[in-house]
Amino acid sequence: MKLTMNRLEILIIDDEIQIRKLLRITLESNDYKVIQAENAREGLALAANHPPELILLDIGLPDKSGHDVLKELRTWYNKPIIILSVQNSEVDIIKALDNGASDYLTKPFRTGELLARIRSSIKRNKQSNHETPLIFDDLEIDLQARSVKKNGKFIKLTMTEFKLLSLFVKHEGRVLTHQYILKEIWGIGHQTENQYLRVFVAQLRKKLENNPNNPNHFITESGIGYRFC
Amino acid sequence: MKLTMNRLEILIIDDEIQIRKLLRITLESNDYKVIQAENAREGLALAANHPPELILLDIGLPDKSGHDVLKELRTWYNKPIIILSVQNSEVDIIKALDNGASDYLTKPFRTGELLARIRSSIKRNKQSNHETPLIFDDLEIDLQARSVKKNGKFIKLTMTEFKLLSLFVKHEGRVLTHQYILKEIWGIGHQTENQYLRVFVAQLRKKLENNPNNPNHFITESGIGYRFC
DNA sequence: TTTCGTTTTAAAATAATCATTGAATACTAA
DNA sequence: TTAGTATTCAATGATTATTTTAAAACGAAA
Repeated sequence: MKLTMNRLEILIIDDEIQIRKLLRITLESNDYKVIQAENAREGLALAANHPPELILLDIGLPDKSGHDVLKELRTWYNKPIIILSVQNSEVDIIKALDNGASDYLTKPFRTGELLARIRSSIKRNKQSNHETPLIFDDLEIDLQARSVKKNGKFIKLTMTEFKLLSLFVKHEGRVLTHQYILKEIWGIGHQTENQYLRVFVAQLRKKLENNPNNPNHFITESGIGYRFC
Repeated sequence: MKLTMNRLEILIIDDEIQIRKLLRITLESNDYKVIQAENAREGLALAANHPPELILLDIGLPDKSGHDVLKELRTWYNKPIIILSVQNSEVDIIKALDNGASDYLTKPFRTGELLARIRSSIKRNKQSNHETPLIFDDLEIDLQARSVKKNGKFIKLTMTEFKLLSLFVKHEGRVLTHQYILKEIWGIGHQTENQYLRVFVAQLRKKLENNPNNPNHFITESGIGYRFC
């Protein structure tokens, strides 16, 4: 029971029940804690509510392409995501890796290899992530835990607000153009809707600035975009 | 425009000359710089003398097992090492990954996939990627981040001010004629409106010079144009 | 010194962009 | 379904940037 506390949590997003079962048995017998989702919506919600140490993501989900799920996760989640797929096409593999997948395994996979790749991914992620939480004066931001504190008090952010904040934090000190931000948060095709951005920046300021009228962290660069410091 | 200086270096350790050739052509045509070794001893020496951004390591080397090379490298080298091998046995894969390989590909591999895995590994490894800003005495200018500091403090520049500063910085030390600057910033057809230029140079001086009346960086070349030092 | 072309400085008018608000719509969880 | 929340959208005034105008200062040459 004591051991349960230390178990690393892995989220499985896959619609095939047999695969989920196999994975769960394999992982649990190797001391991981397993949570599961059988479609994209459920998977994204689970990941957001309780971010796991690693995600195993199937590409062929019923409600949404795994590629899209991957992209969406990567707007804020930076722990390993390993893709599992029956697809062995090069295009798919390249797409997934370029979208931020940590690894790509084709089904059927060998469980020993999967476990080794899981270990490897987690280890490498540990090495490169010794920087949480981030602190900016009165703000304390933990992207992995998806939590934000202002003067020690938790602040509730909506999905979009958090994505936006993540983007800012990841590019601290740099000016991000409206175009870029809109593309990253709202996707291609919304690059002219500066108004959305203004509304959400206003909301972040209201929640996170001590004096929203005279912002300290969310600096507007008129005619260009915004910068976070 | 890709500069040779920026090319990432990849070390290939493989005894098969055909593979080396194929890899070299593939990698070089994708803007990597390639160095090669045909056995373990040579590979270790090369890696030590001139640490590359990534290592492609064959498991079946003539003088030493690739597994041992991997272990040895990992005692000090913490950039990505991707294993290439004709061996597709699970034991080998697990061993390599547990010894710190970033990835494992079996020969024959698909070049597109290899390139994607290289990109992915390098991206994940990059955590401390500080791009150095340009420094001119008390000014610190980062064109990429679009940020300017004077004596360590952020200075806000408008669009036009920044464009003008960029132009100056890109041609540091050279005299730029009014005509040229006007064409670059305001476009063709505004080449007679010297007044715009005067106003904006004045603004840059006010914001960036310690003593705007006696400018240090923005030098006027009367009758010709301006020069930035 | 005076003159002339140029540059600096200041301040206005104009144009563009931004913040704020609230209502309409979409979404989510009970 | 309904209540509650999140997002989109449009209208408004406020702010900021750019252009334009004008006057003062400068420096070289007569």
